[in-house]
Amino acid sequence: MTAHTPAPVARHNVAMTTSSRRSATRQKLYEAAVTLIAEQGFSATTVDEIAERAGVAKGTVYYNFASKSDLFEELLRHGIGLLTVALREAGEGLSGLESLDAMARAGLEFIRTYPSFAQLFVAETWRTNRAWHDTLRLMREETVSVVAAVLAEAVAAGELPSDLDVQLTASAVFGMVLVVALDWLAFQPERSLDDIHGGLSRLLRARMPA
Amino acid sequence: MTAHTPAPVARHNVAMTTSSRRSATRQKLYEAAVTLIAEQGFSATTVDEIAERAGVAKGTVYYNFASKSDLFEELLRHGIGLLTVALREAGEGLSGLESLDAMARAGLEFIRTYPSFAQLFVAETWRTNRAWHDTLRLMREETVSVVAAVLAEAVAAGELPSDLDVQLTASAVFGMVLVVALDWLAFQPERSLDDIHGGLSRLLRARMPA
DNA sequence: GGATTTGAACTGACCAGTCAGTCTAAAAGT
DNA sequence: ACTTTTAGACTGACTGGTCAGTTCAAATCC
Repeated sequence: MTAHTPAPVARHNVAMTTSSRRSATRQKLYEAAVTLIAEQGFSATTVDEIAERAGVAKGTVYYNFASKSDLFEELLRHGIGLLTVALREAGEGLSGLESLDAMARAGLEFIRTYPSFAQLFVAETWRTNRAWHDTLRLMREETVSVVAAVLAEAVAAGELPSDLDVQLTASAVFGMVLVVALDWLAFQPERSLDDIHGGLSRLLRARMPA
Repeated sequence: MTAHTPAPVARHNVAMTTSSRRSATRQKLYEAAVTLIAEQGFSATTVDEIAERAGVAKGTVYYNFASKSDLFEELLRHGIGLLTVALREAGEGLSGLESLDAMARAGLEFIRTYPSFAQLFVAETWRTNRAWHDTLRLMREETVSVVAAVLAEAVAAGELPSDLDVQLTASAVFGMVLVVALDWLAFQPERSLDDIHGGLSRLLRARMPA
């Protein structure tokens, strides 16, 4: 079969009009799905609900994605991509602990902007036996490795002890920021980002003894 | 609804947790449910599966628990109870940072012993709109407050700066231990508890600047 | 002999995925 | 111009299957 696109040759491919419509629909579906799944979990969220929230017919979901799981997996990829880019950009140009600090702030900002995504991320990351599990782990490791790289740099610069367990510390920093951010939004949303970042920053800048 | 324990009065107060036969069954159901739900999530786990894994008939599940949700909620209570007790006991008799350190170790031990429970805990804690959500939050706060109490003590003893944000730091410590432990079990299970605890301990003992 | 468990059948709601058909805008035909 | 064709995007009723929860008589345990 294969569409047999009749080669719309024409002037500068106007085809864009159609595909931008499609990507707008996909975006709406991502947004609907991320909040619903964060609230209820993957299995408890029905495709009908997602479609309704997105203001779209059920069939459209299946026109745009192969399956419910596929929608979810692409959503995951999309979100983690945004996070990794944000962290990398935040750390750029700075060095060592300055960079770590900037990344922590970027992490907080990201979670504040996409709280549902963060919820969904914690909920699914350490889960085993799921179809999208490998995807998620790979992307998570990519993210943590951005932190690890900065720590390694700080060690090289003598800002941190040379025998620091970089891997473990990266996990610790990641977990710290994640849980602090989620608790912040869940329990003390009135506090400002600067406030939270200040508190976190002090912990991050602590000197390792010995 | 409300077990209405038929008070098996009998010799030496068996009144506790009804007959031991029944509580053995409940225990088996807890264990079956916790692993299945950790792997698949609550909605994706069927009662038939739980019964089968526990080596029990489906009818037995409903003889012992009012519903699937009820089983889950009691499971949650049971698990968080164990954790809180373990943390409190670990910190007892020690003071300040020593206590914090011991609690971190107890946390690691708990998660190593009940990894499924830990998975399930992270997956559900920041979730909104669930029936058992309030239960879970209350119990989580109880746990974090054990950490906060120790931090406050350390501040009072001058081991930590007096203007430390105790609440935020408690969240941070909690998240650090949680994520480090989960990553440990998921990615480097061959490392020893002492090893992991050593790495974590150094981070916890870091001195706050200023 | 009462408490507990078994096992199997049943129901009714719910839900992922399908499919035949509609709509629209733009390309092709005349 | 203006009609016809094409195809991408979308629709929603429908299907086949799944599962929580019920029921209960018979078996088993203490």
